[in-house]
Parts: sequence; C-alpha cells; structure tokens
Amino acid sequence: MKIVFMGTPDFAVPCLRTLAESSHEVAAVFTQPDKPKGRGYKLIPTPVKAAALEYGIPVYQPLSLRKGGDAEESMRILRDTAPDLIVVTAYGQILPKEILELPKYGCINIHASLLPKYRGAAPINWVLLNGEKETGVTSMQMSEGLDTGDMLIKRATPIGENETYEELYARLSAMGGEVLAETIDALEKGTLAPEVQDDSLSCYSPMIRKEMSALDFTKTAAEVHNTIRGVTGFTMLEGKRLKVFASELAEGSFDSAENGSVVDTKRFAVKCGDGRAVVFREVQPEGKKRMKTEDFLRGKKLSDGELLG
RNA sequence: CGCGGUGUGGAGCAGCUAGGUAGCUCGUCGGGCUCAUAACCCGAAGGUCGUUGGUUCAAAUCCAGCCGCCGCAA
Repeated sequence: MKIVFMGTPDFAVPCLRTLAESSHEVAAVFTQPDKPKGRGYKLIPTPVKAAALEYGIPVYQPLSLRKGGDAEESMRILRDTAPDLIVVTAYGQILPKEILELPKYGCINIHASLLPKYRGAAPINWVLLNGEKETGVTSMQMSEGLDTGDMLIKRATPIGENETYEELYARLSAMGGEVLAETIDALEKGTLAPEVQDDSLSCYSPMIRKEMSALDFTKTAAEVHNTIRGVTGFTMLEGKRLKVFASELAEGSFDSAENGSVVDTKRFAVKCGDGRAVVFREVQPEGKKRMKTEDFLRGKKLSDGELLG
C-alpha cells in the first residue's frame, strides 16, 4: 500500500518506523512546522521530521490543513500522492473531511488510551493524574469527531503504582507501533472488525496547563503522587524551584506535622493533607541537573520540618 | 542579541564577596570489628578546580573571550 503518515512528537516515531520498515511505501510525512524552542529560540525539527529524513521520506509541514494557502497546497499534494491509507499519530491538527475521505481505506489513528475513555490531547497524563490502574492503545478508523471513530484494535496494559509519565509514554509509544502493525495487517487481510464507541462511557483528557504541575500539599498524598507521576511536580524549596520527577507513597502517618513539611530528611518525605507523606525519588533544583534524591541530599542538607511550597 | 543559574577526585556539594596548604557528605579499594533493622572504626587511592588568555610574587578565587549543562519564558 501507499501510505501517508502524519505525526509530530516522539510518541509517533515508533509508528513511523513501523511503516517505513514495512513492505509498504511511505510516500510522504506530514508534521507540525518547526517551532522556536529552547533557550535562544532555536528552531528544532519535530522528532517525526527527523525520523522521516533518516528514511529519505519527503516531509511537509503545513501551518494548517483546514484553512489558508497551506491547506490548499496540502490538499493538492495529497491528491497527487493518492495514498491508499493515511495513518495519523499525535499529529496535533484536526483533519478536514476531504482528507478523511481521500484515501481508499480512509484514515487510521493510533490513540494512547483505551477508548472511549480519555479521548483528546493528553490521555497519558490524565490516566496517571486520575490514578488509573490500566490503560492502553487503541487504533481507530477516523471520523470527524475528536477521537470518536470506530475502534479497530485495542490493547491494554497495567500501570505501575509508581510509574511516571515518561515511563508510560515510552511503553505506550512502542505499543502504538505494534498496534499499528497489527491493524494494517488485519486491514489487508480484511479481518478488521470495527467497533462503535459507546459515547456514554467516554471522557476527555484536555491539554495540560503549566500550573497543574504545582504541588499542593493540602491534597492527599495519593493526589500529590499522581500529580508528580502525571505531569511532573514542582514546588519551592528555600525560594528556589524544585521539580519532582518521581515519587512514592511513604508508609505511616504524620498527623502532627504541618502540610508540606519535611518529615524524613534521609529520604525527602513530605507530609500531605491526609496525614500521609510522599517520598521524592527524583528531583531537579533550579539551574541544576536532574538527579536521584539520594544524590541531591548529599549536597543539600534538609532540616526536619522544613517547609516546601 | 529574551531573563537567569551552573561547571571543583566516580556522585552530590562547600570554598570565590575581602587571591596564598583542595574541604564536606557519600562512593571505591585495603584492613579491623562484629550482627548496631540503608552498621561501626582505621587507612588508602583518586582532582590540569570546563577551556583559552589577562592582571599578580602568587588565581578555584579577580578580569575578558570561548565551550558545556540546566531553570524560567516562548
């Protein structure tokens, strides 16, 4: 088959590699325009673009597929390319109806959740924020709504108690490539059995906002832990920002301590609203590298009862 | 030229403002002790203090440039 791939971040790269290394022809890759990122506003190619260039696949980066000159140009390119299938993984743009209907087999999307739950932009963050025990990857036949298409193949995976966003992201990303391979395989064999989503079971996972990462120690330890896992936490220590990348729940309760105070200086445990404590496992002080808590504590002496936030 | 931090043995840091002996908490290696629920004692190895140049009798420390890592903002 002749396939066009659309995707942007790291998450989509395994899918692109799956296709590029398959017997199918990846005729073109669409990805979001390079944006100035990082210090000094350096222009960084998207991970999908970088991978596509490795394989020598032509890359297109329209500002929009829905309006303006770029949209018309994209439509022309797609018509000329005449793909049998378009595969979309975390592209970051809504496809107009004309594109959805252009390929013979339509458009297939790989989504990082067990649909119909966690439709939308940030499913991986939200399953962690909500303390879900299980998630997965679903492939679907795209329709006009946001992640509402008929489900093709769904695969589930348990979520570790202390699993972080990065870890889960990497696992689901790899699973995405596998589910895509299976889906295309079944598509060719004609064994796909599309399943309509039950809208009454659906929920959305909106985009993550910066302030959601701020740790609130009046919340329960489980909630604080889930914030750290889901969106990476940050708090203030002695007037400086401290990011928290990984954590675990401490055993025991510390009712007498103040919320947000350090209750174990050897492990960096912080008391939360329900009397329990969260142990920071991996942190990054402002201006410093990310490090394990044990390393951090070698250079930074915490005092008992020291207040965060 | 967006704002800012930082670079010191294997790890995390102090020392720099007021230049003059390389320090702390660990790790590693050797030895001792023995059961102290991340053990304790003794000893050792290991550093061109990011880099280049400048000032100076003397630079980790002051000055200038360069390189690397990072936080904020986008």
